[in-house]
Amino acid sequence: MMVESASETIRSAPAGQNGGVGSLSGQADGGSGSGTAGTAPAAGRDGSSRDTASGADSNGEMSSTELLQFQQQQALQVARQFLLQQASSLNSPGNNDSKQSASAVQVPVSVAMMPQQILTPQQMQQILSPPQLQALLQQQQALMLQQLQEYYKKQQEQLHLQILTQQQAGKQQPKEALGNKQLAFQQQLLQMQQLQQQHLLNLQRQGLVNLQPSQASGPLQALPQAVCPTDLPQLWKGEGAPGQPAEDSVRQEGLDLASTAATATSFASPPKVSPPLSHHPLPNGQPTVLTSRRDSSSHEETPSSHPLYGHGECKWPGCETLCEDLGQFIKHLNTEHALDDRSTAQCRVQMQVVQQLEIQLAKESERLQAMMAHLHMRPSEPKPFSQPVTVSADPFPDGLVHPPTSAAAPVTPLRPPGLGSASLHSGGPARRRSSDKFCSPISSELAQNHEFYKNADVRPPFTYASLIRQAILETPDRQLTLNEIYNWFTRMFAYFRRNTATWKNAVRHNLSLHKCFVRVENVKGAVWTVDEREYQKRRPPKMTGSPTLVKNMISGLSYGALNASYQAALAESSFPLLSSPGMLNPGSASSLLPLSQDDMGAPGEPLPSNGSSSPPRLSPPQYSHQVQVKEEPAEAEEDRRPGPPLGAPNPSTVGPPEDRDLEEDLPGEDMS
DNA sequence: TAGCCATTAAACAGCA
DNA sequence: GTGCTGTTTAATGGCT
Repeated sequence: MMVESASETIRSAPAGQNGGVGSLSGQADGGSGSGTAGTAPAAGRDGSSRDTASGADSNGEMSSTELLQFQQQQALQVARQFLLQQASSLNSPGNNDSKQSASAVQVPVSVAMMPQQILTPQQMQQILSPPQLQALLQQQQALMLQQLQEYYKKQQEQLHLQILTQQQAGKQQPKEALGNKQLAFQQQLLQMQQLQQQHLLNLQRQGLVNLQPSQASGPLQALPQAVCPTDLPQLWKGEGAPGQPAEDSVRQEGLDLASTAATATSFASPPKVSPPLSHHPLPNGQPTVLTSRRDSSSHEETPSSHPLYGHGECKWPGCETLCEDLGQFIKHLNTEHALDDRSTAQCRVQMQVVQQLEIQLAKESERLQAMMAHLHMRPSEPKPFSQPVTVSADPFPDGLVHPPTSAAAPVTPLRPPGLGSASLHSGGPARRRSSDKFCSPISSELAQNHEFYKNADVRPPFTYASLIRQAILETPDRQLTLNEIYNWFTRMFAYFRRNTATWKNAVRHNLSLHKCFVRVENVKGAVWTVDEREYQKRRPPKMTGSPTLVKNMISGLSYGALNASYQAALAESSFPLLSSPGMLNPGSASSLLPLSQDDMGAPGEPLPSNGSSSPPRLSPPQYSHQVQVKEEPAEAEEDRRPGPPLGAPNPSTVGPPEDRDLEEDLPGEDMS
């Protein structure tokens, strides 16, 4: 049962995941995002069905292997979610990496099986440090592969013994008895077939195999040796009508079965591949075969639930014969799909497929390891924060240890040990927002994955506000026109080269909505600047109303006493000074807030001080330059405190009169 | 459950 | 009239 619950949780993760990636992804991810909410429950049922399936197995040996199978499934599920998260930053249609990142065994089985603390991949990442995660993944990967191999080997041996027994018995027993035995055997074959199918489907869900008819050119085809399951239907059908020998066609495929001949010679389950799968895919991409798995064990009770029988037709690959009921189907199965050369050949093909997939799985796992190492293990690299991407702004005068930079794999270094992972801020689905705030500093992330975002059609895991700010801060004068912001988006992110209407509108919306973005006019016309103070005010929203927390955050910052997440958040906020251990002045954060290095040094800046003449929503003093505000009378002094702390640009000038963000309740006292 | 936040969509107005 | 820019509102979903 715990497996089941874990399964449900894991399977429901996509909703969150989609929420995370999808939230930013919007239309781009709409496909998966829209479906996930609805599919989550179904997926949960799916998981339970598989659970019962194993339990219903009458074969004692099978039940143990079924358990193993379950573990594999669970691991694969977690892996899938995990990889989806990874893929949120890696995935793109044109990106080879994304296709190949879908390896399954990256996820710790043990973690996946955790009974109480059901972990999402993100949570796993948060709990484990990158090295730990890496090690765990490798370990589990090896374990899983080993388990898979052992499992199939076991199955094959078992079937081998049975068929030998049956063949011997068949010589002596009357035909009727033989028929019964054969039926039972066939059902056992089907069970194994189901198990193998499970594996295959898991791989499919990983993205290793794509059964979508429209995507016939799935990743597997890229494999030199892999047998693409999408080709299997043709392969089956290519054999001609049922009953026609398949050996030839199999041989023509050039499949070398020698490696498996020892165990696969005459048995192995008949593959049940693409045809049934493509016919009845579930919303979540899982073929109905998955759900029918439970049926496979109970099809005696429920007539229409034979794994090879669905929707009134035989689902034997390439068959699709209509059968009114299960009885007729069984009859059909025994006559048309009896144990013969053809079925054997089909089994061989399927085994070959599985083998290839396993090989590919290992390969892809290795690739993923490398990718993860690249994305997560960067700390080893000297990370000068004079990042190429970051022109002048937002350098992290580091002293801070920047968290791993994978947007898709936010890491929350510190976490209360006993805390349920799910209860943490970013414990749930990797909402971009979360990663944005608590994990990866955007500039760091961008610097490290600049090329990736540039080329991969992956939505960046940052809020629009963060991106806009980053765009602005990257410019020498820290101001951009709207069009320049657009250009920055498209230049920096392949993702934003499409859906322009959506994200441009969002950009405009964000510019208008957040008062941290100040519109000013200069010679170029209207430009947008960032009011760091305002921006920072909205940064730690979680701490709103908890001045103590804010204080702690600030004071602990860079002293290692505080959650590194906050450090990351602050770093991301480009508080150079705050981020700098040496410069940090606990308790006087506000003094640091508005200024960036360059700004502080800019003498000529006509800080639109003190509101009197200060433009309304303008004035991030630090960025104001010679610009003059174009709109709104300087009416509001707001409720600012009189004394701008520490050289801080006059905060009073910052606020727009109308308060787009309503952050006035911000713990100003603490900040000043 | 309510509130907050981010995103998306849309309507509208001003301007070139 | 068209397109861009900017503002605003509403709906939605995730998170706390």
